[in-house]
Amino acid sequence: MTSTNDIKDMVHGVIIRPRDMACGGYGGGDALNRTQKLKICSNDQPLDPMFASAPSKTFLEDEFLDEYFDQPEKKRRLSADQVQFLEKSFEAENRLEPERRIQLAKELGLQPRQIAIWFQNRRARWKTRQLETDYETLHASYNRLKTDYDNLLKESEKLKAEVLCLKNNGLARDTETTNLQSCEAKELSLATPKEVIADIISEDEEHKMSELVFKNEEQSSTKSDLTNVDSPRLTNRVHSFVLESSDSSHVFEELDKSDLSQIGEDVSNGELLQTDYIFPNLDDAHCHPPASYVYYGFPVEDHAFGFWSY
DNA sequence: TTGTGTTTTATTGCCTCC
DNA sequence: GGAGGCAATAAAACACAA
Repeated sequence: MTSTNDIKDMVHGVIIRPRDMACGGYGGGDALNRTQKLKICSNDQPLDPMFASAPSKTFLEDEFLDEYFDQPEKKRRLSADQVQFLEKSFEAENRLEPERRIQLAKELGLQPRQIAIWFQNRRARWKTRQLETDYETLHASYNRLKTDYDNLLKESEKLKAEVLCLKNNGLARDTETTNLQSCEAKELSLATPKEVIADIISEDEEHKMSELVFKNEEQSSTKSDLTNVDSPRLTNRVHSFVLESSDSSHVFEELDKSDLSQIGEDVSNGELLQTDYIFPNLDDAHCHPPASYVYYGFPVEDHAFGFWSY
């Protein structure tokens, strides 16, 4: 490949810096093949016939070299008219056929090579702008999608919160209802506290039931209330617990044995609810008795059965 | 006026196509 | 192998603020 320096060497050994060369005077390699044949001339040749008829010269013509060194040409921009004409032509067709190139060159008083270069650069500019336009379009589209996504996300979170809230409320109601149903079922099936306990125990052995709700009317209520299964007031007054314990004996360490014996006696007499062991109305959501409550219970095989009182 | 950033013109080297 | 396209780049021309 012939380089710029090769050209310099070829031109009487005179160093010609690219910046000094008119019409982009540096070239080599392919450029030699092209530029060597390229007719060097002034770019600023509008539709002025004087310029249009300017003589063509090559780099290798001594006559031209003399003229070049005497009056080095500056790279000049095309005139506004030329650019406008080329722009229109480009809009019509951004590719150049050889015939069209020659035709344009004649009409504008430029070299065909210059026309080709102008189209080439113009295509490059168009490509760059197209990329920028595409980017802007995609970016705008992305922003719209992101906004939609964010809004949907917020709505989703809001709906989740609502669902959770409704779930909690529903769970509380369900628990209450379940407890009521369970309790009512027990009341229906049990004639005495003793039977209730026996029934609970038998169920627990299978299902490790951790909680059982008794209900009772007020402290003054008697087993007439207990047998009154239609009494809704019973539900919220008395709770009892069946507590799981691997070491059920541990549970009894904290019990007042006299009370326990009393409870046992009451239970055995079927008079549990007539005692002072009134069960607290525990909050449905927490099911933990206040600290002042005392647990009473007794073991049944692997389970501890007991209840809280104060 | 001058320094600096942008645009335009042109070259270079590589590639594809015929 | 020549013609032409393209990406990268050089360099001149131009725009503009300080």
